[in-house]
Amino acid sequence: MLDLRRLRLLRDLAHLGTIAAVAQAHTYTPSAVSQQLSALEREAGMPLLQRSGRRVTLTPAGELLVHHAEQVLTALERAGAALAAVGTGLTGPLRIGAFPTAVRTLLPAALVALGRDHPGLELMVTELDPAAVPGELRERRLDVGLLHDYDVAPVEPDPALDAMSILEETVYLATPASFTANPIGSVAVASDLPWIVGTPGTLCHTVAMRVCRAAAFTPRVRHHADDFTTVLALVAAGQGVALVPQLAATGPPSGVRLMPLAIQRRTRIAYRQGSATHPAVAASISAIRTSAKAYLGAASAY
Amino acid sequence: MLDLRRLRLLRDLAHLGTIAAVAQAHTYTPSAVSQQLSALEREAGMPLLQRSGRRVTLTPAGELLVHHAEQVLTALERAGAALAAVGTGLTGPLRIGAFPTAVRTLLPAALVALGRDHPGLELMVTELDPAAVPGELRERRLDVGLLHDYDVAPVEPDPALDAMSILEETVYLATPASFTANPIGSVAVASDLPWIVGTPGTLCHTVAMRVCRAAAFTPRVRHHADDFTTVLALVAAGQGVALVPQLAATGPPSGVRLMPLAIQRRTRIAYRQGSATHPAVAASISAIRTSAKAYLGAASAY
DNA sequence: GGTCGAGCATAAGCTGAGCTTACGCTTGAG
DNA sequence: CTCAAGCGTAAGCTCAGCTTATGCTCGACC
Repeated sequence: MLDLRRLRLLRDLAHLGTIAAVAQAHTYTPSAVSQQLSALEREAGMPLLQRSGRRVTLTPAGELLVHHAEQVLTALERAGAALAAVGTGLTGPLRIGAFPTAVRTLLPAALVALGRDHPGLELMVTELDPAAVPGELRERRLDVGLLHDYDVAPVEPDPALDAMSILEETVYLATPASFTANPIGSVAVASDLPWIVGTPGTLCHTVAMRVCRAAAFTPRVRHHADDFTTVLALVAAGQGVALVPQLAATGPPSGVRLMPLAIQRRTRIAYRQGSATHPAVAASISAIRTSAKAYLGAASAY
Repeated sequence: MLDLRRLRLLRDLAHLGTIAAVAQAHTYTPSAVSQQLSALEREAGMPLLQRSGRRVTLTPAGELLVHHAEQVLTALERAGAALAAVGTGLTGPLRIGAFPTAVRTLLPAALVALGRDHPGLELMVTELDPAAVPGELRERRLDVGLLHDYDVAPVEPDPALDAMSILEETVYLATPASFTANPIGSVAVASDLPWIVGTPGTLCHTVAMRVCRAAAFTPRVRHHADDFTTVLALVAAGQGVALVPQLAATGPPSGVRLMPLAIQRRTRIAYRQGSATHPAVAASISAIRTSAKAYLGAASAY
């Protein structure tokens, strides 16, 4: 019988790429992970890993087993959710992860509602980049987390997670109030201005670069900033222009002008596959969706 | 994370009824099982068992978890089957369980075909009562097993197993050749004769009693015998009458007359849920179905 | 009603699986 | 070329999983 902990390690190796990263995620040593995966190979009766330089990669059999491991872990998550539903499912920790703008705008009302309706829940919020949400959910350090992507830069769904749409936002070009241009709904109007974009490697950075390139220019990047409050302050100070999603653009500082673009940012709430029926997960989804609906108006939240 | 071995123990407790029986099935002591199930309760965070006299029964939460445990174990079985399919799936042990008549009539040709087509398989046949097949499959002591029931005494499917029909047989009333009666196709013609039925508790015994009672008489049981070769020999010796399925009635000894009844026996080949795609399981199903078809003619095997 | 064995739970003891530490090899980034 | 990243193997340590020991309750049977 294939061991669950070993299946999890193999699954995580597929996501994280190295035994050392898996070890870190589990607070184990690399040696422990190496030995457990070797034991899994013996259980399976075939090689699941192959040496590739100083790393390991999965054999086709290993990749197949990862897929099946997800099914097993999903079934197990369902078992846990079902138990919680018949027990005292609305008590104990509920760990929510969200990006900074959402923590500031959506979560306060949701937390108030959850605390009022389910006083037994121990609510914990972690502010983190959406890129980190899948790993934290997978390692069970979060129960739900907010993800987003853009229609111009879609992010592939993670097989270990399910997600539910909570928000679709218009992306704006934020310009200093002193900037006057023909409002044509394209970033091309700012092609010769300095830009404020996200840290390289973040989705916000990728999107800004991709949108400008689609408008046939390379942006002159003056500043990098990830928090939109900061971004808008820099815009107001005349430091440049930036792409700003609607949630962050609500109630902008004076000195900023917003021009809507034909670009959408889509926010989802994600949770481990199989955990949708967990009462606490269901309650947090409901509360956050309600909060998003109220925050932006009914038209934006499906 | 719920532990798989503990989930199996809980699942088996649901089937076997006592901790002692589960311990025996796993070659553990009752104390080990008791302690592991207590640990599972702590993992689950709620009672799964309740004391009931000197036994334990499952709480509603325990029963729910058993259901989910089956799903998890099925997913795991699928993982194993998928691995076998990409590896050398047609080598190693293939353990087949069947009732005596099937071992004598169906299995020889199937074994010959399997041995010829897949010489790497290590074929092992165990003769056992169909009532024992589910437990043996569940505990992984068999890979496939033959089950049967009768249309007048259907057996409920086991949630841990899948099955495939291989045979439908007519049941005959076997009488001594010296017995002359109006062939009306009912056991009522033998209501005042002595009967040879199966051991009490077996399905054959249940069926004989039920069929006679439906014909408004209680059979005068003279002999109990489970093997149909023995039953037919007793009938030939004038010791009484018996119900005999087609498979066993093929080529009866001289001195026996067979009258077809409107009763069917249905034989299936069973395997653990999720293991249908295991190459060895699939090969054995195919070989045994082919053998059954050949043995009784195409009309009897669907 | 009494007896005795079935069935279970708890505590203590033993063993080996799962992890860490130590070490050494290969690779690849700079 | 150097050095750190990454991994695998061996030895050592710890504790989870099992057995043994014990005792309690129940229920079958006389």
